[in-house]
Amino acid sequence: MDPEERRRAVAEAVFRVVCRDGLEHASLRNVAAEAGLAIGSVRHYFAGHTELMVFAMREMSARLITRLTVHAEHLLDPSEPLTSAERLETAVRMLAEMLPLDEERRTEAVVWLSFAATARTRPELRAHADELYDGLLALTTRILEGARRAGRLHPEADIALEARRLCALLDGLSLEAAFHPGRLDACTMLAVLRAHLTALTPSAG
Amino acid sequence: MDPEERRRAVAEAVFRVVCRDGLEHASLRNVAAEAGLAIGSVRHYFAGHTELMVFAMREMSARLITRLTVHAEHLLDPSEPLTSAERLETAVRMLAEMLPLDEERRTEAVVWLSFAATARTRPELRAHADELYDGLLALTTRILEGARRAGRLHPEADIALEARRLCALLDGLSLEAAFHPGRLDACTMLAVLRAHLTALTPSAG
DNA sequence: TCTTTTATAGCACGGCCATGCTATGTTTTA
DNA sequence: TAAAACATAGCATGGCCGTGCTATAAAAGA
Repeated sequence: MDPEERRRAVAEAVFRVVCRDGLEHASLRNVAAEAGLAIGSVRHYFAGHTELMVFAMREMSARLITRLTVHAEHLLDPSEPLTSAERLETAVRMLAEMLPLDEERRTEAVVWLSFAATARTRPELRAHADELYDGLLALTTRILEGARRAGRLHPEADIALEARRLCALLDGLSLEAAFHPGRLDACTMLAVLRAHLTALTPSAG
Repeated sequence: MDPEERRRAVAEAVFRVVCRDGLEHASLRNVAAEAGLAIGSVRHYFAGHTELMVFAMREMSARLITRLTVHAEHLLDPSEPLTSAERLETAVRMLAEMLPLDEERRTEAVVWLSFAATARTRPELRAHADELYDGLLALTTRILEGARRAGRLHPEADIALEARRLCALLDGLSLEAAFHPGRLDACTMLAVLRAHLTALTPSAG
């Protein structure tokens, strides 16, 4: 088996363990068992526990960024002009990629938040956590700037502030759906996001 | 020393350890050292590690609820009518109690989010986490209902949805300030909150 | 075919942990 | 003053952990 593929398979096992049992149980032993490998095999691909965690965190952020970028290209590509309704729908769909709307994305949100919480006191993870946060802020800023250019934003809106607000909303929805499972269904999350974006456009006022 | 006071002092030590080193380091040994006690002494007041964690989580939620309730009484007391500007200011101040605007409240946010993350996979903590979340949702709902009665809310606004949106915003701001220290200052958080509440009132449109 | 590299596996050590149990002061009560 | 209750302290056990190191098998290259 290809080494890189193997590493990714082990990272998948990390995700499953973190989601099911919590990050505190993602020991080399438990991850190896989850991956169906001996602990020695896992250590053949990763120098130690720290390297495994860093790789898994990288893998997760890469996954999120890839998904978001695909949608961002559709939304921000000026070659295919969109109607305002299409614009709103595309924006909702893109930002919804960040929300735990299905089991797969819920797992991602849980894992990501677990890593972010741990990164707070772990220097080797802090950079990645902050990086993704900055990326999210930059992305929402670009979306709002695009909306302004298309005349789909209140003229007096403060883009930097609104980007912060949109980020906080997305993070908050993810947090609640991840940490309080069952209290926030996909439908409600989408409705909240749609309401927020609609309130930002002038036609809604 | 009064037993209950001693228990609270130990809980304070838990908060310091969690904030400084992370919840995964809040062992009986580390907490005892932080509190300046022997491990046996801590165990005299708490049956075990689990009981200590549950008590600390209770203590933290009680602290948050107490602070919020004080402000809520001011805001929702119909005996002293407020001007619209006062209403907005009071609402901002009350909801700001939930935000990590200073070091004390940042500690609380960090500790609370750490507990909430852990509670996801720990039955004995889950109830407390969900309870506080429900309380926050109920509180924002009451505030929005009060605003509606005072004519300070768009008539067509969906209160249940807006309560969810406000909760998510507050949770998101707390999350970002707690997990990405230095990237979100108190001033910006307040500005975001104020912008959100202002956008909910009809005079702003 | 023989050798070298790669993959898989796991033992053994020392560290930190929770906890059962015991010991020693210290206060309160009789 | 004697005894009972409480507070403080810590030892000993057994468990999970990361990691250094070794062992065996498979594959690749000579």
